[in-house]
Amino acid sequence: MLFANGSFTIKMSNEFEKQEMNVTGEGFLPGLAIDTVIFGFHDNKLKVLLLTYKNTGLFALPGGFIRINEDVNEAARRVLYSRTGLIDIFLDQFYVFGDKSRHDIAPLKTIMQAREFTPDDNHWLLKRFVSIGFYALVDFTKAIPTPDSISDSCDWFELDDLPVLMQDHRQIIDKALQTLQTNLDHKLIGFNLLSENFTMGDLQSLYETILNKKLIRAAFQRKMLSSGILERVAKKWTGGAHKAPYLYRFMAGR
Amino acid sequence: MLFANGSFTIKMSNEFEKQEMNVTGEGFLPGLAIDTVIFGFHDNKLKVLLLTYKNTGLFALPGGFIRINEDVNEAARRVLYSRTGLIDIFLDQFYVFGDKSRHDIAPLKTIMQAREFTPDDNHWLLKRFVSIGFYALVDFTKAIPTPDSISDSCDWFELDDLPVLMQDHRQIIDKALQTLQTNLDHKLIGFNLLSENFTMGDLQSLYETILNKKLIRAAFQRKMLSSGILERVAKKWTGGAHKAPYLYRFMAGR
DNA sequence: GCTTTATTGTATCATTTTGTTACAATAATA
DNA sequence: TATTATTGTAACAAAATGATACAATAAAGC
Repeated sequence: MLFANGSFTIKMSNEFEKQEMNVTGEGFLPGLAIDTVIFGFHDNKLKVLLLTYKNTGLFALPGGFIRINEDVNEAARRVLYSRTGLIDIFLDQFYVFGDKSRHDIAPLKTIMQAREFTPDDNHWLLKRFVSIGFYALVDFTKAIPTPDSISDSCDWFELDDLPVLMQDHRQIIDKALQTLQTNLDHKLIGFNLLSENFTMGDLQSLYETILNKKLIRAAFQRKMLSSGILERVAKKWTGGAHKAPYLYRFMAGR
Repeated sequence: MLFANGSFTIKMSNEFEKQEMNVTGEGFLPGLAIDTVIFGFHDNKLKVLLLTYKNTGLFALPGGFIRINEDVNEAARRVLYSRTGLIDIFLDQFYVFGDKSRHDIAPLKTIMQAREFTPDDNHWLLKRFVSIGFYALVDFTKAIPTPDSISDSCDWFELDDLPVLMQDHRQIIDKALQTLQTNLDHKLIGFNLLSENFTMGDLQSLYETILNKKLIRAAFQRKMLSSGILERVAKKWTGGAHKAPYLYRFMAGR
């Protein structure tokens, strides 16, 4: 979770300060948050976007709240857009995290106090939140990681080298990965993590990384080609001491 | 959604009357509801449990709210228990229904007014709700449909002969069925809809009904037996002019 | 009782899909 | 020009699935 987007300006009245002063959470659905696991792929590694909060050393998933006049899915798109600048991206709900045990105000207080704000104990941000988990698949090269108004950075972290995360965010990521793994074949969503054009090798490396196992090259290629969702682009790639592979792209018409 | 369980007594202070009087929704997470699609299987038909509300002719999914001191998943189990008397049943989240357009106070007002209660316009029940959809698979013969305190009946309805439902409950059922179809093979959850012991024919009929297509008998049997999750019970069934089939049951140890 | 009937469990073979190996094509490099 | 590594695909093997067949048998009909 943590702090809806902001118009990301430097002036005082940014989104978060509005939220801090907004003691009752006016304008947002109460007790409901969104957490977004944004996956990227680079150097044969799966990555996720994390925020770091000023002066606290705390790491968290990008998240936000739902406006009174906004669909839940819209809110998730807004969060995704505000952290990456991307629209029209694969984004899906995967689980609701609603255990009462996840209510832990300590990290929030730390963040607020680092900003020299001491909230009242019944400030809305300190109440129990149920969070709707979304996962997104983005083109690593297109996303522009953008911190929100109270975090000093928004960066990619390797999935197998994550820092300790706030609250239950680690479990949220684990569950998102699990969902990605089970949906990868069934929904054929992998190419959402690649650039528009990619080689068969790129695609296979991606699959192997996500599923964490080796795949058979000939069989993989045959399966992908016969799936009918790939289109061979006329141009070829160049850059290695070997036969040039074709470039493929996802066929929209399906 | 609609009105958490109740201790289901006849005395005045039942759960719903508490909720009616409870203008601010004290004790519940605000704006969050649970809707449960409870599937049963009987006479080769898929069924769902629906509530009818007194004097209104309105039909709705069993649902409820989440208590301040309760996990979301716990709340769903409580709802399932209070409508069926069943515990330890297959129950899973499948989607969050959070469009602002689903906010429609007309049916709720109708229900309340049928009970001669005229709510204030900012009564908590008339506010926008986001609903977490759960689906459950129950043994039709074991469930005891129990209406909540403001509905006059809780009954099984055939999935292909549903009445017009309140709000977006029809879409919720459709999405639940879709989820069931895609998870049926992968998670091998079908037998949750049958009695403890069942024949291979029972299981195949169930699959055919859910997937809405014919399956090849020999292949189905081979696949189920090789899956390793079925245990052949020594006893045999009787009752038809033909060879007696074996009875099977789900093997817990897996 | 004996035959008829329908359904079950499984074997057999055909077909399709997937795993494995091999090899020609080829773009950079030496 | 030869060498190298990787690609695309063919060819065959193995496994999974589809289709057909048939013996076993529990009840019903006669």
